[in-house]
Amino acid sequence: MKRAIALVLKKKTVKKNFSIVIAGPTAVGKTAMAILVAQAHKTEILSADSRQCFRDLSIGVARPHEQELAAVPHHFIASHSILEDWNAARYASYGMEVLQQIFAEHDIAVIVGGTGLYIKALTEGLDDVPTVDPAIRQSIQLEYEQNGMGWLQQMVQEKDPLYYSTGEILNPHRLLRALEVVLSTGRSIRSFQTGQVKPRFFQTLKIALELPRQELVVRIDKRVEQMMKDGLLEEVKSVQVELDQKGKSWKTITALQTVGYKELFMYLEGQLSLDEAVEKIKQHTRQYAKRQMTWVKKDTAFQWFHPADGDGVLNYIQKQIS
RNA sequence: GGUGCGGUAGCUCAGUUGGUAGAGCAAAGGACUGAAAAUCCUUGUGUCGCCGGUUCGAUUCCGGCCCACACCA
Repeated sequence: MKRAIALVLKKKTVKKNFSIVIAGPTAVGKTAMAILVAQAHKTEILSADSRQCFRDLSIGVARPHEQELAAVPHHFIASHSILEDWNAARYASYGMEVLQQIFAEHDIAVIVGGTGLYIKALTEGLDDVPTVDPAIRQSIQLEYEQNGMGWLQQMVQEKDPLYYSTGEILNPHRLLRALEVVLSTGRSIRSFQTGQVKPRFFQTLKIALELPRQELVVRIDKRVEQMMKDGLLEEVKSVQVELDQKGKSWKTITALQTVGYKELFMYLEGQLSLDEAVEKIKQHTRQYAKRQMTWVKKDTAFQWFHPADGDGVLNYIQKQIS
């Protein structure tokens, strides 16, 4: 008897703190799907996109349009300056706070974005590595710029032989990180890397969107053309003006190492013709989409849908939360 | 019409003092723990422009032809 009552109650109760992740390659249609899902559940969206969070980047990062942003409350969209240093760890803690806020008023939250590492950091956590002294980081960066890879490799070999023998010694980003960690903590970065999944106060349901490759390529090409018509070049120029005023170069700003921006900066510097730059943007977007697919394909928790199959997605979510 | 330079991987080119060839980019696949739209890894058979000659053997030397570019007429 008690059991029967419990079952009835369970049917009526919707799960609490349930996050729905929507991922997939760029230009597949994530934004529209996220809005559909968020509206169906009268909730809010947390973006998991490492570039849409910047105020100065709009057209080139395919920021959702004004109407879309007005339709559903969005977080981590146009919320930060390109001069701020963002990274996956910072995103994870920022995102946790946002989710706490959303879950205070809603049972469900929608997380949408194409940055695989950000999604992973948010839903599974990163290993705890002590904060690196910014001065150490800066001096390493400077020395690397002056002395190059040979120096970097030699330093890592000397200071962190464990990483040197097990890590990617041709990958400057990884070497830089290994070196900054060992110089600030005295310990190998390997000693902090447990790879354990962190407990979270919410559950996660993963949805991936996919289109046949040819269709995606066509969509990417069209979208790049549209971005140019919408004034991407003007957007890049105005970023340039702002940087000039501050005496900074796009080359040193992480947020501007972005497809659609770096190619046009190169055009402005005379390294590419405009046509070449646009071709490169298309090409690099295709490559980016492929890398995103690699990330999503690897995570078998994702359930795959066609971007036009809104009903399928809503039904799937309904089944999972009730 | 003449002279010069060239025709090698989808593109840009390197190379073979004659033993059938290799880089970058592209493409395909993969990795990814504080730069992640970043960064890195793996994968290279292509009538070496065409036809002949010399040679055991030619993409490499010789001759002819075709094509492209530049200059001269």
